[in-house]
Amino acid sequence: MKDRAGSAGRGEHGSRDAADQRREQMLRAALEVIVERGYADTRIADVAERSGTSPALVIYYFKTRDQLLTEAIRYSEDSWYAEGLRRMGEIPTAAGRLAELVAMTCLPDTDPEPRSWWLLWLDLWALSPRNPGVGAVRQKSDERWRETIRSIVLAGQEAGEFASVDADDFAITLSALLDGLAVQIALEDPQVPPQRTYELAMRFAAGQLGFDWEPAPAAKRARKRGS
Amino acid sequence: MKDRAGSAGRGEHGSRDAADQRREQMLRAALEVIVERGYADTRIADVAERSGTSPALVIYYFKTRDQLLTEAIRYSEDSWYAEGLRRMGEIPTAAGRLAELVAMTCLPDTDPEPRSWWLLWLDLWALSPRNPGVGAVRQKSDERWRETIRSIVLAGQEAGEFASVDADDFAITLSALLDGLAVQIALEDPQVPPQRTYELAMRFAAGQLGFDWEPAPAAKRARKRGS
DNA sequence: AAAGATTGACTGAACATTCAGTCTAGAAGC
DNA sequence: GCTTCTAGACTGAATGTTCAGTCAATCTTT
Repeated sequence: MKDRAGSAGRGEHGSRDAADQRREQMLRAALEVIVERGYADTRIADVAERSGTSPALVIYYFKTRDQLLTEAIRYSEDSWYAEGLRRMGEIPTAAGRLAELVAMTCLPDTDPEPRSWWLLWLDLWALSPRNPGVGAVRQKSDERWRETIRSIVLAGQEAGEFASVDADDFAITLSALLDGLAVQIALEDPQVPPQRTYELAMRFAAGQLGFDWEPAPAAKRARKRGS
Repeated sequence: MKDRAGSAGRGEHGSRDAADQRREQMLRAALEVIVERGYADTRIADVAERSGTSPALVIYYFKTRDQLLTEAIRYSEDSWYAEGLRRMGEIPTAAGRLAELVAMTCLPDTDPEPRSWWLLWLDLWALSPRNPGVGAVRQKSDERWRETIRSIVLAGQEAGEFASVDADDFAITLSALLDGLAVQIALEDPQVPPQRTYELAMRFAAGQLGFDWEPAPAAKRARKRGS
C-alpha cells in the first residue's frame, strides 16, 4: 500500500522491470543508509523503511543482508565509474581528461556528493580484507581506475602532450595519491580542504608529465549548484 | 578512573600496576582481535577469552565495549608513533630519516607487522566519520605525522640536503601518497607489492626534494629479523 | 597482634535488546 | 488457479551490560 497512485503512463506493475525497479530502489536506499550509519550499522529494517517496504520483502529480493549491501556497493561503484568515463569521453585533450579525473575525486561541485562517495570507499576498504565479495569489487575497481589513468597517459604521450614517464608507475602513484587525499576529504580534515587537494594532485601530475597547469585563478569554481 | 590518590602512592593492594597490566593485556588482546575480525566483529567475549578473563571483567575495566576498542586503537597508534620517532632519532641525515619513515609504512621487514597495522587504520578511517572519539585520534595522528614530515623537510633544507619546496604542501602530499599506497599494501593488491610502493614513494620524495636516491640494488634487505 | 571492617578485583548467571531471517496468509496479475 | 509479490508477526541466536555476591588484601580498632 505504498505508491498506489503511481501507475502513471505505462506497463504498471506487470512489466518485467517492476521487480528491477524495486531492486534498484532498495539498492539506492541501502546506499543512503550505509553512508549515514556505516556498513556495519545498516539494518535491513532501515533499508526497508527508506524504500517504503517491509524487511521481509528486502530479504525476498536479496537473499541475505550481506548480499544486499555488497550489491549496493557494487552498484554504486559501477555507476560512478560509468559516469566518469562518460564525462571524460567528452574531453579532447589528455591533460583535460586528467584534470577532470582529478576533479571528480576531489571537488564537491563536480560531483554532487563526492564525500559520501568516499565515505563508502572507507567502508569498502575496511571490509575488503575479511569479505571476499567486497574485496573482489574493490580490486576490480582499483584496477580499472589505474588502467584509466594509464590509458590517458599513453594517449597524452602519443599526442605529444606529456613527457615520457612510465605509465604504470604513474598510474599507481597518482591513484594512490588520490586515494590518500580522498581520505582527508571524506574525513573533512580542516587542514586539507578539497580545493587544496585538487591543486596538489594537479601540481603533481603536471610536474611529472610535464604539462602546463596554472593553479586556478581564484574564484573559478565559485558558483555551486544549490545556492 | 578512581585511583586512590590518598595513600602513600605505594603499597595499596597488589602493586598499583597490577591493574594497569591487566588493562594493557586487554588492550593488546583487543588489538589482536580487531586485526583478525575487524572492529565491528570484535566481541568483548573474544577479548575476554584471549586475555584469559571474563566479559564482566573487561567491562569492569572499560565501562563499555566502545571505550575498550577506542582505547585500544589509541594505544596502538601511540606506540607506533613513538617507535617511529625513536628510530628516526638515531639517523643523522634528513634524507635518511625520510627513507626510514617511508620504509616504516611500506616495508614488512622494517616493522614486524605493518600490514596488520594498516588493517587497523582502514577500520579507523571507516569509523572516524561516525565516532567522534575515534575521529579525534585519527586527526591528531594525521597532524603529527604530517608535522613529522614537515620538520624533516625543514631540517633537510636547513642542512642544504633538500631543495626549497613548500614544506606544508610536501607534507600533505607525501602523507597522502603513503596513505594511498598503504591501502594497497594492507589489501595486498598483487599489482602493488610493498617493495614497489617503497620505491615509488622514495622516487617521489627524491624527485621533489632533489636528493639522490638509487632504487635499491636488488637484495639489500634480505635478512629479516625472525631468523 | 587478633578481630572486625572496608575496599578493590573478580565471577557466573541472568537480563534485555537487537536483528537476520522465516512463516503464514493474503493481494495482484496473468 | 497458478505464480509473483507483499507485509506483519514471530523465532532464535547472539551479545552488551548488569548484578549480587565471593575472595583476598589492607586498614582500623582494640
